[in-house]
Amino acid sequence: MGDIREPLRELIECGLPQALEVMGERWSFMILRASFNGLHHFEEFLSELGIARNILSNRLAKLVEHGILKREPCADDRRKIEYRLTEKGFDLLPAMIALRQWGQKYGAEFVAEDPVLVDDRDRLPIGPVSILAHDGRILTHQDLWMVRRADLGKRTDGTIATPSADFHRGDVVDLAQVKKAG
Amino acid sequence: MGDIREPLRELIECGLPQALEVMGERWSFMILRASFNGLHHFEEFLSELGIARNILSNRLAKLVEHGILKREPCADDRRKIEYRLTEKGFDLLPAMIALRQWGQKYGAEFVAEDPVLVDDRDRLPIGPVSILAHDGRILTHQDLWMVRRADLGKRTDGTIATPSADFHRGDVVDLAQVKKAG
DNA sequence: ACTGCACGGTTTTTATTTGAAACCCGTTGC
DNA sequence: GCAACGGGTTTCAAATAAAAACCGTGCAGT
Repeated sequence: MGDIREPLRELIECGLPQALEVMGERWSFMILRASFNGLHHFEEFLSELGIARNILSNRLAKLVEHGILKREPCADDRRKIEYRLTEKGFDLLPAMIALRQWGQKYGAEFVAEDPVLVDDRDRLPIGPVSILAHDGRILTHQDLWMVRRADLGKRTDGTIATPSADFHRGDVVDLAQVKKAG
Repeated sequence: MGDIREPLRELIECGLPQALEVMGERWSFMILRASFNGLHHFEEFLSELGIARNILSNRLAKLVEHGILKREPCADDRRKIEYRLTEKGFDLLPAMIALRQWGQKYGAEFVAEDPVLVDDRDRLPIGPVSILAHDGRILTHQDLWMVRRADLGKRTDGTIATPSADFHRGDVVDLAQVKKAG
């Protein structure tokens, strides 16, 4: 105790490091995607992903440990183990699809995108994963700010006209530099 | 040519691997987040993130190389370099926030979440990053399917009542096992 | 009951990545 | 001119990933 480094205290309080603890490791997202796509068995992941045996073993264990997959022996063939997504695992879908869409948008070569993600209802491709306001409006990075909890809802009529000018870290953080830069 | 492994051909065509090539590396997302939060200089990242010097150098170079950050010497002080997000970089926001929100939701301890992301307009916290249908409805994993490009829009009235029963990979991929499993 | 093979691992060895610390070199402020 | 700063590179040790061989159940066929 007491040896925790000062510089980290801030960034650690945001959910990202927690998420990356599991999903930041190599292969985690690929395993997740395979799982979303209907693969459930060790040997399936192995041959589909081209991952090393020991690493796959390790990752599956870690994903199970973190409650993203659940591991249960197959009823009909007790050699087989079924790895299935939990609700917590399914909750990673927006993150995974957002990443996928970004990769598609900027992928160097033409990304075939043959199996297309569609809305079950009309079988039409889904739209982009979006950041929504509390009332459902789609937000861009230009609409986003970070404020202290205490300042939630404060419209600050004109008084803090250029908050980024006198901002210092931990106070009001300028997330939309673009407003100034272009 | 010709030595590309068969098992990979499918999964590689989906944008995720492209995205992970850069963002899958350790620290990339944390650097991105710091960048979103208004840090622009080497030494700032260094002290805020607690990353090793050489790794930071390497990651920044890679992020610049991939067009996520742009690197430009500071006008007023030519020792300083400014790293700033490009449009491509900003486009990673949904992925990053989705990850962040997931980490927050399932974070072991109480995640302080003190600087809160808000909508600039009313200064109220943003909602969850969401998967939208083409018409704007919010979709859950239960609403999602993967179909071949050729089958887009086909409603398949009743004929493919249980597509997951006779699906084989590369054909119609069952993304919503949950429809059966629970 | 015996044989052979599928499944899901572990172990061992080797290559690659990461991290810590020291060094470098063009500014800059004094 | 000189110390300190900003943004690196180099060097070496430790951790992680990959490749390959091995292992222990459990089924299936005979």
